[in-house]
Amino acid sequence: MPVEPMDQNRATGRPATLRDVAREAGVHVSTVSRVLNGQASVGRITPETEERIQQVARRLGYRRNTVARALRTGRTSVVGMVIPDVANLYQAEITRGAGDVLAEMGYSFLLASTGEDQDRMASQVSAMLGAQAEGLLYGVAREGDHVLGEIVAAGTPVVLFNRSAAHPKLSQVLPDDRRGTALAIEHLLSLDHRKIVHVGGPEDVSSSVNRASMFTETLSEAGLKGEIRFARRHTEEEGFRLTTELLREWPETTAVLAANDRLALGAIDAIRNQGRACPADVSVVGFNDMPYSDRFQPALTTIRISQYDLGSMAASLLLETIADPDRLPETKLVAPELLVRDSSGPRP
Amino acid sequence: MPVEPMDQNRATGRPATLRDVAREAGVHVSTVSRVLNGQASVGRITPETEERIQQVARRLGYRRNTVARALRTGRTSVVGMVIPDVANLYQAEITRGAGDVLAEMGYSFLLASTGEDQDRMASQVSAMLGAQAEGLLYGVAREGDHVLGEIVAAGTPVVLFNRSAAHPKLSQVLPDDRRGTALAIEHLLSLDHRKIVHVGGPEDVSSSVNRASMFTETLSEAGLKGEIRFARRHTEEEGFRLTTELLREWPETTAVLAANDRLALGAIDAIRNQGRACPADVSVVGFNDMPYSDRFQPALTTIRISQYDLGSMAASLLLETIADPDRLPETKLVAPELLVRDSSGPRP
DNA sequence: CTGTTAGCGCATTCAC
DNA sequence: GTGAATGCGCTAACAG
Repeated sequence: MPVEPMDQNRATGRPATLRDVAREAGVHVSTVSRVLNGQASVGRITPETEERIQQVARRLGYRRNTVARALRTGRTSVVGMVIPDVANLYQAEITRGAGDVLAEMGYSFLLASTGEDQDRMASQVSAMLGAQAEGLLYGVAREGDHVLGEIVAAGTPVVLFNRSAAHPKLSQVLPDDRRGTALAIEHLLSLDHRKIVHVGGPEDVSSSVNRASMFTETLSEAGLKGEIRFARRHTEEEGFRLTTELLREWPETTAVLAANDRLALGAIDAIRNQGRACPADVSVVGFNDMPYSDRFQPALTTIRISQYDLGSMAASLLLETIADPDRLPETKLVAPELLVRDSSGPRP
Repeated sequence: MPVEPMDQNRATGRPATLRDVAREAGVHVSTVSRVLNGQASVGRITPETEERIQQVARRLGYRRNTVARALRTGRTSVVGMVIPDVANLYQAEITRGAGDVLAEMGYSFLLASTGEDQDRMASQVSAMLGAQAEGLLYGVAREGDHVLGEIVAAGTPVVLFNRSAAHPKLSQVLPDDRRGTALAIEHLLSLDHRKIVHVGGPEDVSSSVNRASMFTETLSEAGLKGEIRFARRHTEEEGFRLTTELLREWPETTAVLAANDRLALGAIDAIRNQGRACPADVSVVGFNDMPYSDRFQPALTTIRISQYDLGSMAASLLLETIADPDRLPETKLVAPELLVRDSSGPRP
């Protein structure tokens, strides 16, 4: 008779349940439950019984059915995470940070990467709520977002990350856009640039708005006027298109601040496409320091936001909120850092 | 009295259940269940009753509890996906491909990105099995992998992707390593290179082994002998370290084939670090065409594997296997393509 | 020290 | 055309 572990109940061919273990061990189901949940001491189970149960469980390859447990306890140990695009370097790094914290705390996570498709996002979020996710990490907030309202109405804890929404009751983890933008502009001013333009992100995304308004403010304090164009998406193509337009309209431009690194890459393409050089003729500063931005040609001067930290902070905040739903909402800012590399230089 | 939708049962403050809807609508729970599952016609419910139930459900903000449903039906509509690192460009793109297919088919997915930590991986996989994931996408197979055995023993359908394992009963979606390597070597031979070295990936990963053995075979057919070093991980640092060693030992080397693009980046660093130029003195060919490899300096010549396709094929295969557990296992190869860019050139 | 009981929310078979 | 009854697998309150 084989005594090696096996995951299948021999009679039914299905996974072993508590009842199977109980029957084999000659005890009641609840006794097995207690032992397997480490409550043997609470239930004052004899060491012999405990040992026997453990052995039977191992022999039958028992594995707790967390679906059944969740139905009973109301806790799933699952959270949902919603991002625009896993394949985006910046977001992937955030996901890694969040995933590490969640795994550490015994949580699994459902990932939805929905692009900019609102319907698809709504249905995936709905699936997460239906799956009784204990909380949501929400990285796709936009102005006029209606999905967010649904989450809040469902009473599910949520932490916004990366992008904010005007909702005072929610915790958020965001890049410090104002400070970051100031760092970038100060850098360009110190290089004696006088005509600086901005390639902004989508206008309904909080970071884009914050970076753009700070861009204008900081320049006007220096007595300068900045020009801005807003992209429809955070892509290289959009960066190319807008920079081309800006350089046509203001040929005296010697510096471009982009709202993120992908837009910055497109800006560099556009500069070259017009027969100018970066940074010799036009400097470019990006935002985020996404992976490999030091390896592009030229290496990108950028405002670094620790994406890993952003993700792990958001996850921690969510877990705290789950543990204590009365916790006051909090907004945490991730400090930016200026990284001077090769795409920025003195005014020609 | 408010009639707008709300997700909370007013009495308990908890989400509305079938029972709440049934009570409000003055019908039995099972009737509601039938209507909300589109079985109204099967149960021959009157249109009036159906309409009333639908309205009440909407008014109470009813949302199906998929945990309870899963316990009852045995189907969770969840699959698990295990990858070494979300923040790796190559894997993120695979994840996107898989995620799109899964979302399309109404599945959610639990993501585990576990690094190379076997214990952490084992516990996350165990959590997925406990959560009754209907199937697993497994991208971390290694020689001597013990977690895989556990999955198979649990009877959970699994599709290996990217990395293979010697397990005849499993479906897999893999890059065509042999064909890809042949393409790379043919390219280098056509450029008249005679001394070619290979920076291999970890030796317990199938792709590394396949690429390395094909490297040796193809070269020996041309009457040449290739030299190989195996990395411990797929990182730039390892590429740098091994290339440095290889160039020291065989200074006559004029071409490096790397087992992936990250190793190739490290190789280029090493070449420069020795005062040589790429591709003028030493050519480099990578593998995968990870995002942005066309933007590095120099733009990387590489063997492109469609990562998105690989992910979506794996997901499709998994869903087919879930639908039909008796489906015969199948191995699908993703066709490679040579992309000649700037990191390879004629022998100096 | 352990067993009994009840029920989480849902789908489904059977009954009328 | 609809209701009643059952149980998925588990935990927890209570009983003894």
